Amino acid sequence: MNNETRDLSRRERQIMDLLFRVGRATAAEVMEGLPDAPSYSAVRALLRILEQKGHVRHEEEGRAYVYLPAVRRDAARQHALSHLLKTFFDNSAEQAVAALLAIKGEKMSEAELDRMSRLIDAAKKEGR
Amino acid sequence: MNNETRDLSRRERQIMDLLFRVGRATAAEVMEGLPDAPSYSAVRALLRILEQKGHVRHEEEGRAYVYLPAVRRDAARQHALSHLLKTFFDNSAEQAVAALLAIKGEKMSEAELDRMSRLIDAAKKEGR
DNA sequence: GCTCTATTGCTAATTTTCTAGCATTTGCTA
DNA sequence: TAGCAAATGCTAGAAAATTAGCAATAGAGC
Repeated sequence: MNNETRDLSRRERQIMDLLFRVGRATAAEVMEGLPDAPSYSAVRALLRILEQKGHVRHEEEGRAYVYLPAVRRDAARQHALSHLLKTFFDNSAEQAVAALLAIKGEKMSEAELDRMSRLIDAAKKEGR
Repeated sequence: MNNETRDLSRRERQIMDLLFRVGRATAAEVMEGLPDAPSYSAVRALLRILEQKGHVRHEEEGRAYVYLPAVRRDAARQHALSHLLKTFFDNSAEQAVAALLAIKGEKMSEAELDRMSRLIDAAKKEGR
């Protein structure tokens, strides 16, 4: 199984992103969530291809297939985050946090910021 | 100009990632950096397409073209980070920091962690 | 039970992407 | 100067991606 997102085509990537975001979806739900959505049968054909490639699996609920990523979300998120750091942040976590705070900082509660501080403190203790 | 990365094809995305990572590159350098690299002329054709689409621009250095992203890196990084948060972290900065520390925390210096703490403290003050 | 809608599997056509070759030019080195 | 290598612009064809239609079936509602 090849999990490399760099090998995904345009539509494949859109679909994987959507599945990671919502967790699981029927073909109809995938179709509704796609930008410039093609037909229902086009979406199903793409899902079938993604399943053949091993990126997606399906479960049956009633007569409908519900599709979900083949890889667990937490593994995928770590992989995506690593790739982002490498591509845009010279592998620097500090730079990423700075960017994160620039985007979200104003909108975060003090409790949330405290929790983040505590995460960092915990990392300090482990690093010792 | 459409900057949406979700509209990029497989190879286009590989090239944009590479350009964001290294900042600027000749066609030969792009070719060397691509997985399963095609020929030099194939890479140039792709760069030309990316330029026509407005994702890339070139400057002339001597007789060679040096290609760079059309959008500034800090704008691109914020956009990519927002997309990552939405796709994998339910838009939660706290979750993203937790994942970041899980990946990088052990390898970070205490000074680095301190600087991150200070960034968060500064965000607290601004939020008040 | 019947009708309708939503589903599946499959396929082929169309469109887009990807690739490399050619002709020409340019710069460098011997 | 000549030769070579590296560059450009351009093009066409191969490969891959995308799309939608069809036949058949299953489930829901009346």
